Amino acid sequence: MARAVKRSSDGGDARRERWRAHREARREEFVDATIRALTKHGPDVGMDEIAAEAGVTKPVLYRHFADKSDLYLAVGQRGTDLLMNRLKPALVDEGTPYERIYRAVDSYLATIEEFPELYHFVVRRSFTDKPVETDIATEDKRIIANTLARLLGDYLRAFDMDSGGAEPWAHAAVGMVQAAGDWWLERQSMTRQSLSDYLTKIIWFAVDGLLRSGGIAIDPQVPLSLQPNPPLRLVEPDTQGEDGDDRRARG
Amino acid sequence: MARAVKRSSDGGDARRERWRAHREARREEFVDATIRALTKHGPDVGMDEIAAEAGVTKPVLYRHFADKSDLYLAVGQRGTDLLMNRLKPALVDEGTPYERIYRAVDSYLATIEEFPELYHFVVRRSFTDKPVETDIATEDKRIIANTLARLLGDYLRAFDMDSGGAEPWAHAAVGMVQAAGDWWLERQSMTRQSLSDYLTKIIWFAVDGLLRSGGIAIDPQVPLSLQPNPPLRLVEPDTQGEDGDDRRARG
DNA sequence: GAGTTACCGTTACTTCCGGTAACACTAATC
DNA sequence: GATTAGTGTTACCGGAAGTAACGGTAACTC
Repeated sequence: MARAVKRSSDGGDARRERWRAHREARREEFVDATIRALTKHGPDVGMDEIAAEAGVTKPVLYRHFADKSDLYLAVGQRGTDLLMNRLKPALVDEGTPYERIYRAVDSYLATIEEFPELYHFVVRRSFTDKPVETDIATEDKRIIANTLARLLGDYLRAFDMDSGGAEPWAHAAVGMVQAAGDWWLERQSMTRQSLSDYLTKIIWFAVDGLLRSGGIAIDPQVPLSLQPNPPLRLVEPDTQGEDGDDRRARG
Repeated sequence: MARAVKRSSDGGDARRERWRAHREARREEFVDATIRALTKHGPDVGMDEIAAEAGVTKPVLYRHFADKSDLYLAVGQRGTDLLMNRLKPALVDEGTPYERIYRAVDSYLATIEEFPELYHFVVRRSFTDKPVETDIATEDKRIIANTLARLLGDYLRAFDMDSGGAEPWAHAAVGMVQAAGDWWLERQSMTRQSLSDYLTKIIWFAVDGLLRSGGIAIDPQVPLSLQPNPPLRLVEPDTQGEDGDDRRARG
């Protein structure tokens, strides 16, 4: 694949960009169809059914996705984007500690409430024969937990406390919210607000206890002034290179 | 085929019991073979390979397990038993609140540390084509969380507090430990004891905060005298009947 | 307008694997 | 010897993932 382009000065690859954008759009279109097929036929959809839902036949699907897991990953990525776009402002925006925790928790719950099929598809890994190693939900949790760990670690260090507990703490918090959300989504025996409140309290208690054990006491109702540096970001620093294309239409 | 049994008074079905025990033993033998095959061939083992590992061919396997998910469930059950047998004493035995939390958390972590392949098999649901609806890990978490919810709810009610938060709290706690354990198992960057300590602290802070917000303050280093009634048990009240065999060796 | 590129789309196939049918043998009980 | 409840085999079925091979079309270059 190395430099197979004929390099016809610069006119030749004018198409390239167009095609690339087209492929991208087509993939998204298939992801949409997959989600539709998923809600229609349940989690055991076959590739034929997905293709039919998209109005094409199987080989077309396979031109855009290497195999079923690839499609699965793309569907998961859709969910990830959805969630991250909501979680990010909740975490980075200013406010009192209590508010920030609440916003984060509640925006998560709101997201899974709004897209329950997508959520279930991602967490129960129904579908996909082989992959295993690339699990969307685990990966997402890892990303969010890392972000939280940095956030909390910065605060702990700012208070001259041992920051070693930040990482397990972050993973614990993420797992906690996920598990509680899963339970809540299944049998909605309380309002979302109540659950968000409970979870926020629990998280706050844990943070507060951690700080108190280091001799620090802060007021959950007073905004913290500490600015994490460098600024917080949710995405992994993997797909860096040149990503000037992070502007995308969002319906 | 109705009433093909000759009902030879009562001597006839003396065999029955023997066969039943035999079948039971055979199933366990196959579960062992599955676990061996699993660690040998990775999570994508085929039924042929499992059968070969057990020294037989496929149809024999299918005499004892309805399908692949059935086998999967049996393997999962093995893990569940293992875990529950360790968790139960940790939860029911006496001690200070801190001790009890610590024991429960640490015995969980010890278990997954000792059987990492089994753990991974159960949580990443690699394997199994269709089932989905019967997920071991989720079920286990539900059972443990229900037990915890009852435990905490009893305490809350004993203190005349609102016990509505017990259930989400319990699911949150379970998810927390599981997520932290998962993270720890993957990259063991701290000792088990450290993690158990951190988690115990977090859980205790959450409990303490919950109680304090209700005006109650208890000392984590002083045993609680409240005896849950009826006595705590971890298993679901499904396979009841006659279970006189709850006396079991504990290594 | 011929050639090239990079898609669109189809039908018909292969492969793999979970699961089954059919058949033969053995040990215990009555 | 009949019956029951197992042991085990080889050879097959069926469904779904994935592929081969074929033909069509729009855009751009020369």
